[in-house]
Amino acid sequence: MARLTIAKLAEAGGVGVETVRYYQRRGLLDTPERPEGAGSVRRYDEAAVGRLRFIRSAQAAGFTLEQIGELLQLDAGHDHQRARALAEARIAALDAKIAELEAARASLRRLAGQCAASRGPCPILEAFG
Amino acid sequence: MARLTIAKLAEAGGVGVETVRYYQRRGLLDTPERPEGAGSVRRYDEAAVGRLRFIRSAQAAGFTLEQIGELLQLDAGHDHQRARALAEARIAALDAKIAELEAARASLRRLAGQCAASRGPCPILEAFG
DNA sequence: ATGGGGTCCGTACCATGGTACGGAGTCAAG
DNA sequence: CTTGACTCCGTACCATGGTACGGACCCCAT
Repeated sequence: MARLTIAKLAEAGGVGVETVRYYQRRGLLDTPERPEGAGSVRRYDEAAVGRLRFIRSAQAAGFTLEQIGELLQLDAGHDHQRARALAEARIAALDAKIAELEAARASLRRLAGQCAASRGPCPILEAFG
Repeated sequence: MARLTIAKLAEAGGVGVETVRYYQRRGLLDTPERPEGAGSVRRYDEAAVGRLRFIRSAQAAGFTLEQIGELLQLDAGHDHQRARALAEARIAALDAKIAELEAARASLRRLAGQCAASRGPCPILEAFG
């Protein structure tokens, strides 16, 4: 069990040290006790790396930090139902967002084509009226 | 040429009054002169509605307000090339974002399926380790 | 044992896109 | 001509997800 410093933990998770501290403040990562004996430096183990990576993955899936906080709570409670509901809700949101971006993309693609062909006023600029 | 008050303009554009003022502060919409004679209220015409809708459309296409500011500048300068370059760049960014969201979606969909089937630890929560 | 880098912690600041508030002035209907 | 709604303007505040800073402390190698 590696006894990582915060800098190593951050590196393993692909984030900055300040980000780790921020996640701690947000309650997403716990802050380990300082080792026994007067004053020392906090150490992190592989489980912390796991939680950090979990946060990054969930973030990539579009969960907000607040929602990720809930997912981390569920992890303790083994609440399948709720986790699944959150996943389904996220999928629906993702579908909506994807559709929106595809519509915007199609629109822009069409306009860019017209722009190349036209020699009057720019259709891109006209279209968004 | 309708002589709209700011509230009517905002309504026509589907935004709040404060948002219109915010766009004015950002330089995206100009602030008309107050009518002649001492003290009055500013009035807006259809062109303002058009610009407001332009902003909303461009925003839906994922442009930031700053980029929209540039697009509005181009509108004056008739700079096709630049407008087209901005559109192409945005399409590329949209493609990247869409791919990312689709990957996240596929991953979540798979996990949600496993979650429904499993009775051990929740795969959704496990997977993001 | 000393110097340079890392840690700790609080607090402040950043970008983005708004939203809210307060007080003074203005407009329009009754 | 009053009253209630709306406008104007500056300034402050909000959420989100960080990033930066400064002083004190700690730890390890030389």
